Amino acid sequence: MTRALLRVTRQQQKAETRQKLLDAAAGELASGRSFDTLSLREVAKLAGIAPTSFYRHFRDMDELGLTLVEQCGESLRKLIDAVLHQASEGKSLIRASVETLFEYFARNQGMSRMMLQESFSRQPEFRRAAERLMQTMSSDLADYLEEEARERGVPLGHPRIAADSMVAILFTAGIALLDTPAEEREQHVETAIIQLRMIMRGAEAMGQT
Amino acid sequence: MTRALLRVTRQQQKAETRQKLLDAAAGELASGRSFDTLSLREVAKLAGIAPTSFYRHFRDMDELGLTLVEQCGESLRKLIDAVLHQASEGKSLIRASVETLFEYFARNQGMSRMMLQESFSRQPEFRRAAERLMQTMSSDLADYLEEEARERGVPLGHPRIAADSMVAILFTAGIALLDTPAEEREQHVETAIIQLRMIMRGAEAMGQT
DNA sequence: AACTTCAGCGTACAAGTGTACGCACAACCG
DNA sequence: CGGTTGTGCGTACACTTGTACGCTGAAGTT
Repeated sequence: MTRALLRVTRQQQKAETRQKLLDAAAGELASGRSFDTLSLREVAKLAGIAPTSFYRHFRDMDELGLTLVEQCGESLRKLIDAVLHQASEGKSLIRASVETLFEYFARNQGMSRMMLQESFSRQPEFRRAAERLMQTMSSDLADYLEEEARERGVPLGHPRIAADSMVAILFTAGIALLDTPAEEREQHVETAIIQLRMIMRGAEAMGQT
Repeated sequence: MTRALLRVTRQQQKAETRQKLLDAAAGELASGRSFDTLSLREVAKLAGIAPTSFYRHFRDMDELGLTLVEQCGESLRKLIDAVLHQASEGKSLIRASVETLFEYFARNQGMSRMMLQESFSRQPEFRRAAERLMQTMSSDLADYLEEEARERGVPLGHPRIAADSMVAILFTAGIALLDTPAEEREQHVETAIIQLRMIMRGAEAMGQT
């Protein structure tokens, strides 16, 4: 057994090169490559290791991809959780969500691209992971909306469906954002906010009748 | 010069094998493959021609892909146009649009998958084509909504943004639909309809204030 | 009937792919 | 300290990939 307090150099080293592989892949994705044009050898080379060493970390590229998706999903879940349950500090919830999310997308282009584009394609495993994220987000959002609506005394019609729409809009706009020059992004943010508000108003209207 | 009335066997033949190539690719896409895992050789083999004969029809796979996207875009544009400007015959416009569009997606899985998934990824050319389609659809829809709202005397807030949302929802739901067992599709259709109605109500509400 | 055009084929090759296998050598443990 | 463990490497192999080149034979033209 190793003493936890000292440098656990062995696994630490391993974790490091593992991360190098993930970073290498994410880097390529960030610059617009699609995941399935990435080869094992290429990623290994970018990470600075021999092709065959790749197997010490992942069974194949798909496992690496899945890790990327899950890693991104995890971060996003936490992010949304924070936005929803922390005080929105003056800003409207919608504005805070959009700005936070979009900033994350922009900052983690590699993983985001992976998450966003692969969520609409490829083999089941990838999609499942992405779908799970969207559902979690949607569900959390719906819970929040319902509660908040109850507090305000404004009943919502189909809150879960409204949340689904919102998540869909957020993701669609998120993708578009990645291919937008930085100076036009502000515009996209404002548009997305209007879109979400519109859905909100619609849900309220449907709660009335 | 050839007389138009007789069999123009030469170009006709060519057009036929060209279509075989497109069909072969579309077939693979329909069964869930992603476009950039398709190789020229593979498609050629599926089409029943020699790899090198591929070049008689397309410069490379990307050109074939682009053709596929454009072909699909064309059909979709016409489809939407028909739905919008033809009498909706008793059905609500929203219901008619969703049902028509989703039926098309289901019937042309190959091209649709291509269109939908590649619209969120890959190199510029593909995205441009997909984007153009979405914009056209959105713009047409917005025109229609505005006119219809004027007739009803119910002003819409941000009609173009509303239309964007609707198209985004339609596409997102469309993709999800392709990976849904047939018996659950009805449910998706109904959900999508509610989503669109909700946006509509929201736009109306925003037109009031 | 003689000539031109060109879709499709086969061969060939260089480059890139995933991965099996075995070695080296540092980290680790007793 | 000696023995074990396991990350990383190099070599090797069997494929697959895109594509250059030149031929064939039928379709089309004159």
